Amino acid sequence: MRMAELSAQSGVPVATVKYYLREGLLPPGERTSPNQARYSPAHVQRLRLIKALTDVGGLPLASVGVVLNAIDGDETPHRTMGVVQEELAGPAPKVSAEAAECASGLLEDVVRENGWKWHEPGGAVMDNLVAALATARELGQDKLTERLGEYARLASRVAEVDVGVVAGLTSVDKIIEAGVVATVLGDRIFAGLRHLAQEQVSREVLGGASPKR
Amino acid sequence: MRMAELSAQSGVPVATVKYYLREGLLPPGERTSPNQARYSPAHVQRLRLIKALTDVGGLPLASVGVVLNAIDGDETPHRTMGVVQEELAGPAPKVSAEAAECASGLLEDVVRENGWKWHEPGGAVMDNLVAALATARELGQDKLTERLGEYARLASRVAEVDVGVVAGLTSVDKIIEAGVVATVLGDRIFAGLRHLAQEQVSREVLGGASPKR
DNA sequence: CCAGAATGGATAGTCAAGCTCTCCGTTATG
DNA sequence: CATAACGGAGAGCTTGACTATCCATTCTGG
Repeated sequence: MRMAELSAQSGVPVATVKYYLREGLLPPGERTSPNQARYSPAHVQRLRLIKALTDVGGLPLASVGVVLNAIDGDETPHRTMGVVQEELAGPAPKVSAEAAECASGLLEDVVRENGWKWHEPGGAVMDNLVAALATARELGQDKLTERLGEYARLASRVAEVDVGVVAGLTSVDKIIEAGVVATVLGDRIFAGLRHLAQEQVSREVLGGASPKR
Repeated sequence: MRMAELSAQSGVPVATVKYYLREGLLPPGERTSPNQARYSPAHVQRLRLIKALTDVGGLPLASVGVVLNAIDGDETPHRTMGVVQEELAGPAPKVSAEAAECASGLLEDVVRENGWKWHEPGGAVMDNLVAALATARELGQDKLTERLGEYARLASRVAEVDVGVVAGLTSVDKIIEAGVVATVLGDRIFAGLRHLAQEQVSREVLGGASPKR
């Protein structure tokens, strides 16, 4: 297929497809003559993936590029997923050293209790988590950090379900793609479900609570 | 205190504090003379909250403004939390009508099973969830949507813990603030924990899996 | 076969968000 | 009273993600 159809099938405007080509997010089509190219269904799929990562996952295009390179690279699935997690987490906001220290301690306990591997700070996932916990304390919400253990237990359970999503796939490529999608969309889906559930319990617990004034 | 100290205590540059004042995110200080003002610890707290919502929660400043207005407004806590959820979800990406229809059906079952309240599409929370599910199907990842029920059960459990975080607070203001922080930071914290747990199971399940080539 | 539409490629322009910088007249302070 | 800080307002800057315009080539329908 050519540009117009690629655009139509993926729902991405022609000008934007050209932009993605320039940025190296979409591999060039196969040349049919010095200045004409032909695109494959794989290009359509790739565009759909880019849309999912940006629109639903909220990733900046630069991160999408890194993720796509990781997918196309020849690392192990485990390492590839690591890259995806780093990009999804993004750069961590910086917090005061003391608050980070304290949050780090809390986190270490939880990690040990669950038998997870302890990562020295430096990874984006870890740093973001520490920053979020430190921020909660700075705002005086210690209740939130006190429940960390309970959240961690449930996170373990969620991760077990996540494994079920990729388990049973045979090709390494399939596993990686499924893993990426599950990681990126999974966060959004779970957050949405949590919000629906919160709405429910919020109505039960403080549904009729009076306004302030 | 005056500008310089407000800036120092909150960690927000003076120019940025002025900008927030202009944008109405920060209420003006108390006038001491026609063109001098005095700020209170409440201003410091407010700035910290703004930082948390933008840096950790990833909210655009416009949404922060809406959330702050909701906090200051005199609606019930339940309604206020609804506003926060809407802003946190943000505008939903648009997906094809058929995919949305299908995702909506899946979601309806899950909502009924859990005894949640069904919201007609139109709310940002619902629309985002539908869009994420629809996107998963468009990418050919049906496994993810098949597990929706399991995720929903766990989301319920998480929401129950969330209630524990705000339960026991007496003042309505405290409940609202805690609710906002728990909603915004809670998503980030849980996502981080989930990633750590995924890392763990990923290592167990496909830790030694071979690269593609 | 040829007129007109489409293609690929490159460059420049646009738009919003979120600051950041510079002035300026006023006010506090050692 | 000299000088530093303040508040307020406007313009300017940077990044990200497109979008628009050209242009020389290539495809396509009558």
